[in-house]
Amino acid sequence: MTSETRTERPLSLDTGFLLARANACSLEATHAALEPHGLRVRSYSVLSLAAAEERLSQRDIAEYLRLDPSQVVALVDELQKRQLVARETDPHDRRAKVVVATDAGRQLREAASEAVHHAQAEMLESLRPVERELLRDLLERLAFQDHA
Amino acid sequence: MTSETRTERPLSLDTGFLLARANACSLEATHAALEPHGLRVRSYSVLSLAAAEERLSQRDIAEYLRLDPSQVVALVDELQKRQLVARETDPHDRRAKVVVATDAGRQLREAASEAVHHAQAEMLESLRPVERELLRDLLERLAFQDHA
DNA sequence: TATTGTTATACTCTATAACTATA
DNA sequence: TATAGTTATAGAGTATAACAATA
Repeated sequence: MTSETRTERPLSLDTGFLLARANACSLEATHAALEPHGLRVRSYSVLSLAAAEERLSQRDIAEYLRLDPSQVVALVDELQKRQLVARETDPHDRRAKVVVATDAGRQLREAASEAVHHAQAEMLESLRPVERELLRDLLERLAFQDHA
Repeated sequence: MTSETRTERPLSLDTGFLLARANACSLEATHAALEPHGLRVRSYSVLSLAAAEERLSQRDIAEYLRLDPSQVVALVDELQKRQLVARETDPHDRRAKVVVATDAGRQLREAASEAVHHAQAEMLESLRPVERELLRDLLERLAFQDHA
């Protein structure tokens, strides 16, 4: 056990670093896919949640996307200006505003989603199908941990 | 095959979204771990590469971290001001500047690395050891693809 | 008193173009 | 002419605090 035995731990073995780099690759591809649709990753995410059936409030959306509620305001503002989503006051809690996609919003989201998944399929094509599902499963467990 | 057969594809099944969310969790934990050491994720990454044996130039570092070369300038400036790294002109190409860690830089990197890996072990503790290695392997293949 | 959405502000990160020195 | 580093600048993303309406 000499003093040279210490672990060197290069960045390339660091899961956090790999996560960041893989995410950067993914973001780049996704932004390129969304650009023709006039969306960015964040506005696409908000639009997607607005098009879901759950009738999420801005607070819900903020938590789900790990954004500050004040950031969601600006994103919803922009989508609303483009008539892709609407704000509806929740009758059960009149403080909360449910964000719902309009028909135009749903249509755009559908087309954008197609483009996004095409880009991601390309990014993932070096993995075998089983590995893709495994990766998704592992990431989901990591991304939706309680403690974080 | 009715019109209702279309795939809904919620965000929660989107690998890109999960990658982004998991990365956000990781970044948060890593920043918290680095804060006592006076480093951010990006400066830590640059310092780590400067402490490696490869004698990387700023251009190499930019490519590895997927940063613009101009961003690396600012990061190295700051680390150099704190005497954690030094710029050395590459004798083989006098345009290039190799970034090397000082002794103080190496010491700081070692301590910071300890903190980072502790934080990440915590984040990954819900995965079994085999799954952690599998995740790292999959991410590495994704992060260091040629096409991107 | 606590929470939702909002506004305002400042800070970090990212992207781009132009310049210099070397090749 | 092409590349490494630098500078400057603008835009996107992030974090914080304070406030009004509602619970």
